[in-house]
Amino acid sequence: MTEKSATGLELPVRRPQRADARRNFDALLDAAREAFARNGIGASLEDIAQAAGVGIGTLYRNFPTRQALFDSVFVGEVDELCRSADEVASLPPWEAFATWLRRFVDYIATKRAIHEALNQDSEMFRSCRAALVVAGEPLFVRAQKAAAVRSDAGFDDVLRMISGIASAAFVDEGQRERVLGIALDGVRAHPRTAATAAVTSSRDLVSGGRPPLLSR
Amino acid sequence: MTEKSATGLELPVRRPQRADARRNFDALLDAAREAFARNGIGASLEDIAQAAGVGIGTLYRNFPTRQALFDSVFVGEVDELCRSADEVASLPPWEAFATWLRRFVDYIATKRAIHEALNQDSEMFRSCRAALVVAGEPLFVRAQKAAAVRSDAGFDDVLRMISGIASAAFVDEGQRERVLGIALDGVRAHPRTAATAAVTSSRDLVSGGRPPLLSR
DNA sequence: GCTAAAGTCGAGGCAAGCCTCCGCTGGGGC
DNA sequence: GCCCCAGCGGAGGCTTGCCTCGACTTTAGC
Repeated sequence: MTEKSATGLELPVRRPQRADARRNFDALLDAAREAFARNGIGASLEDIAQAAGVGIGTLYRNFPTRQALFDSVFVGEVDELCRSADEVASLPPWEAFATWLRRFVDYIATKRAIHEALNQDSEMFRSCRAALVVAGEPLFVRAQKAAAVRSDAGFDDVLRMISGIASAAFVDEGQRERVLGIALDGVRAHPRTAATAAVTSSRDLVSGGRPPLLSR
Repeated sequence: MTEKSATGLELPVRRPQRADARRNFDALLDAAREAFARNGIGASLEDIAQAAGVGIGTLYRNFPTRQALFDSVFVGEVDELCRSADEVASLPPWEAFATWLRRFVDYIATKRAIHEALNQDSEMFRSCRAALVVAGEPLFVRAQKAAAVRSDAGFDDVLRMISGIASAAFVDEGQRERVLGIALDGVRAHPRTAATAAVTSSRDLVSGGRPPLLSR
């Protein structure tokens, strides 16, 4: 975490030198991860400091801005997610992709902050999106080449669809799984791909009009 | 809006008697709709009063709590959505259902507050969910009976899926449409329904385990 | 017109959260 | 063991938003 992460992102914070300070630094990161997960990006910094057993001044010493703190937490989370893409690489194309997506969902479902972040627009968030694309897109492309994924969908499309679903409220885990299964069936290649076009104005489902990944 | 809405919900506020007061009441409702749409449930009441050209005291006179104000706005919005279910009833089963869902998406996509509300748990929100179910479920059931919708999906499943997608950020309208099309393809009945089950633990996609609508 | 009832308004008290500042403390190099 | 400076912490000033209250204004019925 000190200077570079596996995502290749520079962080604006440095892990301190002294042992006691390093303990505090780590405690703050833990408390922040917890708080951001539960309360979203707006979690109270004062509460985070308290949860870490540390004064508010110490929080600010280590993370001069809320953004710096959030970025540090966030990069760690995204890192973890990216790494899990390697673990599934040996599965058959569709299974690899679907399994990764399911991890993605499990991972962000309970973390309000990650979803908020994915929908935001800032340097750091763009970088994290980019890291996710680097990790996940090969799985997607492989599945698409194996004709397991419909050809008129882009990786970015699927990622956004899944992240929307992941962040919605569900009655229980079973429902989330069921809904995810439905959505993934839509992603799979099958003969009736253009069936819904009947109700859509004709421009909607034609392939090729897809905007570049990560634009905006 | 005064006492009963088309959703059958009682509102805790009364439209005032005097002409000037009624003007203020309506201005507040408009300003609030606007503010909730843009900033979500947490929009500043002081700003809303100002936007309505009215003192903060007047806001509180008409809507004693933030909840009262929000409910009044929200019920109006949901009402409108419910009414639109009638307009599509004459289309063929699938088209009727899909068209309504698309309206649903168009409607809530830009309204943060509605999505937040749909994920909340309170008397009013439950009532509004219920109103939406009353309006939309017949369309769903009809499509399912016509074998246009897979049999292992519930209306609540689809509603939550769609509302998640609607609230996600997209690059542009085209992407939203495209993603919605993908998701709806998953909802349609087709022979390979259980295809993704391979990667899912066996309990996940079996039908019949669906919990009651609106529970929790 | 008059007047009572209805309605308006915003100052101000309160709470929560942000962030700075500076006197104090104790870790660790010598 | 000493000492110095990295690090600590929390009081306090600031901002933002909530909500109340009571002195004032306007409407509408007569």
